This record gives sequence, structure tokens and C-alpha cells, in this order.
Amino acid sequence: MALNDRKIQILQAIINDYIATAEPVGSRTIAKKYNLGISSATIRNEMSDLEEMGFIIQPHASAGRIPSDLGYRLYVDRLMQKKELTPQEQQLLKSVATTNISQIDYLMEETAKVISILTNYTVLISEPVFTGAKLKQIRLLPLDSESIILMVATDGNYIKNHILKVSVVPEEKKLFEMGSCINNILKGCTVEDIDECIIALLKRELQEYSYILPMLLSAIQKTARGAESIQVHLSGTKNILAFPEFSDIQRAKSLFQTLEQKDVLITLLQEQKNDDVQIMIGSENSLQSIKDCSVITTTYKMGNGTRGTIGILGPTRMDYSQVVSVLNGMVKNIESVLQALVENKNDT
Amino acid sequence: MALNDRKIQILQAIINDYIATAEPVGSRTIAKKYNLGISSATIRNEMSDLEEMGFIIQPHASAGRIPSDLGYRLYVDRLMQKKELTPQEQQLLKSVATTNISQIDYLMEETAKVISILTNYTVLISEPVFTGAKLKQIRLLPLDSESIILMVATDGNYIKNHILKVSVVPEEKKLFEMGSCINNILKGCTVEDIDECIIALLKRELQEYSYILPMLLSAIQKTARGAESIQVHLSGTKNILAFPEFSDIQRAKSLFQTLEQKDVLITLLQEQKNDDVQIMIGSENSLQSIKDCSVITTTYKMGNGTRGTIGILGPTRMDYSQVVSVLNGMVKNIESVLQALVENKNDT
DNA sequence: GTTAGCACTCAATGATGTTGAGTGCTAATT
DNA sequence: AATTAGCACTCAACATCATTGAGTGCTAAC
Repeated sequence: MALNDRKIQILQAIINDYIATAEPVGSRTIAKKYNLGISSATIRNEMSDLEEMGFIIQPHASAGRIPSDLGYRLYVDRLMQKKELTPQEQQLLKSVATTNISQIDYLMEETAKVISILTNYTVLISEPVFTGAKLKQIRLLPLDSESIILMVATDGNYIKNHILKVSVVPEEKKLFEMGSCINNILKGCTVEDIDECIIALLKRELQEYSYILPMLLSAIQKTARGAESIQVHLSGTKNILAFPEFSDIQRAKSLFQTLEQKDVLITLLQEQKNDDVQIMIGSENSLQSIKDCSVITTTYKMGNGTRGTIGILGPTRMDYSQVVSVLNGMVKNIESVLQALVENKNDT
Repeated sequence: MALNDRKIQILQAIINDYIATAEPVGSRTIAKKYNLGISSATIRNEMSDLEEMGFIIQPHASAGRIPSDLGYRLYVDRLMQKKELTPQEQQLLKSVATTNISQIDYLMEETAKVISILTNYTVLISEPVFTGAKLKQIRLLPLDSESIILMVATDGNYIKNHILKVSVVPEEKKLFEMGSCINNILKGCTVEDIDECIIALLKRELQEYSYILPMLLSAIQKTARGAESIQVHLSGTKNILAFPEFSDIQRAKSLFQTLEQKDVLITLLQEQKNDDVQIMIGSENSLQSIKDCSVITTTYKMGNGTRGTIGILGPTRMDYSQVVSVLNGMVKNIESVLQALVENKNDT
């Protein structure tokens, strides 16, 4: 059986209508709404064929048809038209860039929020990850009469401060020198590089202050781990409740449970393989618990080669073209923000 | 009509039963389950009185009774018994202290999570707030060939780093001196204190590097604002779905919408006036949207006098005594953690 | 190949009856 | 005077049944 032009038109009509209404679409509806110049009976015949071919499904005998996962697949691969964002949408997109973004995690939070507002779906974003983070700068600074600050910066300008309580705070100049000295020893190392030998060296250099060494090392380790761990931001989970496919509270609850597990989210985002927009429809997802959802992912890149992933999760009956447009727009946008963040006057 | 002992016993039975089952409680149920030594008919008469007095309500003619807000009020004020936490619960409480808590916001996140697990309600926590934050330490550090780090610490050891891109990075010693100098000028100031005069002074001291001044000031301002802004952590919102009172998806959705507005949460937590545990039942809440929820709040104090608030939100049919116990236990716990955080080797 | 027409299916809706938990009242009992 | 047994009454919840209408598949005519 050939998938002729008319069948495609009908399939497209079914999908469009179903995305808009969430109601099974019948032959009469199509005949009336989309004037394809054929009668409902003919459409009926074609629909029967489309069902046989697996593109549409009849939820029960006397109902209209709804697209199957395969139908959506055909749609996103061949039928979907590029949607232009409205000026309002574009403006909202850009608002992320103009708010005072000072920290990457805040930027991600904001980005997730804006996308979820624009699409009404659930948004997952992973922060850019630095693997094998190298120590870039380590410094000691005075804080007050009983504590000093240890600042650790790693690759990708991931910076953390740690407060170390000490019985005696060295004099400012001395502290500066100690910091410099530690910095010279550890600069360029990864955490794994810090071996007995280096520790001994540090101990010798610190002289009478060597007792702070354990805290110092533990703080450095923490920072490195932080730089290497994947942070996932989630927004718009509540949107799920608005979709009729989740009006059953049980379903909503079980999806919420899935979304609460950070490792699951990470897995989900890591399914994203190439750099393009990737669409996983319903049963194509490897996770059992989202077998009736679709996930659209894409990556954004920072100047230094690190990448993060943005994912959007919604019912399979999703406005794919809208989501793809928003994603493309947003990636462009945050890439330029990140660029500015690295190139300009900004802070972490 | 007097609220005699027997009426109180019956009211208590009704409340206990309703908290446990969420079903209206009938006279026969009470007669059977709680052997008060009187017949259901007598209980019926007493219940009729209790209803007249406003402590219980009949949702419809042929149903049992449920406690009114007034009934709950009487309960929490006079009837509620202190609950001891089980060893398991205590252990979970303490687990917050033992996980490697390095940042206040992470501690709060963790605390909120544990409380929501223990109570199954929704938890709001506000971080301790520092008003009129004074600058405590300001330092400049080298980062790489094109950027320097500005570190700003305020009262309450709130520390932020900012990356400043510069065309020429001053030599390490020079940078250190510039930092020291800025620090000497600004130390102890609030942001408001920085006037024309001080700016001029800074400009003079920075000499050829004075062009970084605008970025510098803006970064300092940001930090101070951050120290003074209220962070609210939210956990266990999804728990709401488990309660029969929210099985109507519309209600759940509208509550979620309320919880999404940070300013609403802040208002909610600021209702907490004294330092004791405070219970607001149903219509006692000033917010219209949570008129059928109860909110229990309490404060925790840090050594330096700053305080934060913990709030728990659930249906009016809440296990008040359990929540109060958990709250009391947790406050004791995080106060000691915060103490340790300030006194010991830790980081921000 | 297309379409009109018709029989058939089935979810959704509404009407109707039944059940059971619960009440209030009254009269008898303590 | 307080308590209780008994009974009539109410009403949500549930089940049953008929009706409706959207939708299909098939057949015969165009």
C-alpha cells in the first residue's frame, strides 16, 4: 500500500487536530474542517489504510483515530513545518540575556523557566560539565579574626570559597605568600594528581601552619567534585497537570516521582547523542516510565568546548514544531550569553 | 452549653479518626472504636451539641462529622499530646547533620527534603537573612591571562566571587596590593555608604586600573543585594497529590500555582511572629488560596542573631502533633549544625 | 475510484432504583 | 434527668438500564 499524497494530507490533518484538541479525530471532522475535496467516506477508507500501516490508532471501536508513535515519527521527520516565533516569544527568549545574569546556575534556572513558559512543557537543563577539572587558582585570604577564606578555581572558571576556622590567623602578607605558594604547587593539577609527594611538599612549605592542610585538601576535593558533578535544573513540572493525558492523578504522580530522581533526569539528558535537535517519541524512549511522553533534546556549547543539554518533556501529543523553534532560538540565545559571560566583565 | 469532659473526648475521637482516615466520622464508628462507655445515641446527642458550638461540621445531611477550623484550633491549643519521635525518625533528622554540608543553601535544601519525607507535607524554609549587610572583605586575585577574580564577603560570611575581564592583568603582587587597598577603604561599609567621595578615593588609589571601577562597584552591589535577599527552599510539593483533599486536579493545580510564587512563600513565612511554633488553621490564614490548608511555622536562630523560618503546609486535616515534634527536633538539629558551620572548619 | 446510505459499536450521559451510613426525634428505661 | 433503643428519614454512592451521538465498516450505486 502506497503512502500517497492524499494519505499524507489526511495524516497531517489528524495530527494537527489531535495536537490541538487532544480528542480522537473522526472522518467527518476532517471532511468538514480541512476541505480536501473528498467525502468523509473516502477519508474513512484512507484512514482505514493508515491504521493498517500503523500510523494511526483507534482507541476504541466507535471513536476517531489518534496518531501512533510511528505517525508522530513520520510527522516530525517529513511533515513538520518550521514555525516562526512571534515577536512576543522572541522578546521573552531574549529577556534571559538582559536580566542580570551573574552565575551560570542562575542563568540555567532562568532559561528553564522561560522555556517552560513558552512551551507549557516540562524543561530539563544540565549545566555544562567540566571533566577532569584542573585546578586553576588557589588562594588564601583573611576573613576575620578567627577564619580565613580558601578560594579554589578550576577549569571553566568554576569558583568556590571555603571558610577555614583557625586558631591563629596569619598576618595578611604572610597569608598571601602561603596562598601563592600553594597555588604554585597545585596549579594545573587535577585532584587525582595530589599524591603523597605533593602533600609532603605542601606540608613543608606551610611550616607552622601545616595543621590546616587536611581541611585545605578536603575543601579542594569538594570543589573539584562540584565542578565535575552534573547539575540539572527542572522547570514547569506543574504544567503537566494541565494536560488531559495526565488528568488521572495517578499518572501525574508517577511521572512526578520519575522527575524527582535526579539520576533519571541525567540519564534522560544523556540520551542526546549528536548536537542536533533530537526527538524521542513515546515508546522510543528507553525509560519505561515515560513511554507515553516525548522528549526533545538539544545541546548548547560554551566557547571552551564544554556542552550542556536542554530537554523538553511533554505528552507525545506535543506541539513539536513550536518546541523545536523555541529550542533553536534559546540555544542561540544562551550560547551568546555564555559567550558574553566568558568574554566580558562578569562574575561567577 | 458547657464543653464538658465527655464532649471533649468525643471531639478528640472525631479529630483523631478524621486525621487518620479523611472520612467523616459517624456516631456508631466512635461508639465501636473508642469505647467511651456510652451508646451511639448519646454520642449523637453530644455531636449535635458540638456542631451547634461550631467545633464540628456535617458536610451533608447523611454523613458523619468532620472537625471545623475551630475544632482543630481547640485541638491544637488544648488537646494535642506531644508525640515522641521514633528512633528511625530521629536518625533521619540527624542525617542532615552528618552529610557533608558545605553551603548554607545546600543545608537548607537537605533540611527541607528530610522534613518533607518525615511528615509527607510540603516544606518551606527561608535562609537566614542579613539586613544592612556590611562589607567584610574585598580582595582581588589573578585568574588567568585575561581575567581577575573579585571576591566580596559580607556580614554573616556570605561570600561571592566575580570574574572581571581586563585587557591587562596586573602582576600578582600589584593585584594583591590593589585588593588590600580597596579592602581597607571599603571594609565595614554598607553599599549605601559608598558615595562620590569614596568612589573618587578608589579611583585615585587604583591609578591606571581605575577603568575597572564600574564593574567592581556593580559586582559589590550585586553581592550585597544577594546577601540581603531572601532565599526560599521548597520541598515535597508533590506530596500534596497524595492527599484525598487534593484528588481534584483543579485544586491541586491552583495550590501549585500559589506555591510557585516566591513572594507568596515569603509572605507566608513572614507571618511567623514570635519564635515559638505557630499554627495557622484553614481560614485563619490570610492568604485566600490556602484557606483549606494549615501552615505550621517556627524559627531557627544562628549564633549571630540572624534567623530563618521553617514552614510546613498541609491540609487542615494534618497530623499536627507529628509535625510539631518533627519541627522542634529539626530546629534543634540545624541550629547545632549552623553553630558548627560557623565555629568549625567549614566553607561557603 | 468515489460516495451515499445504512447497520453496527460503544463511550458518554442521564434517569431510576437500591443500598447503607448516618442523623434526629421520641418514647422507654435507668 | 440522663441514657438508650428504636425508627423514620436523608442522601451520597453505586449499580443498572436506556438513550444519544460520534464514529466506523461495508455495500451498492454513481
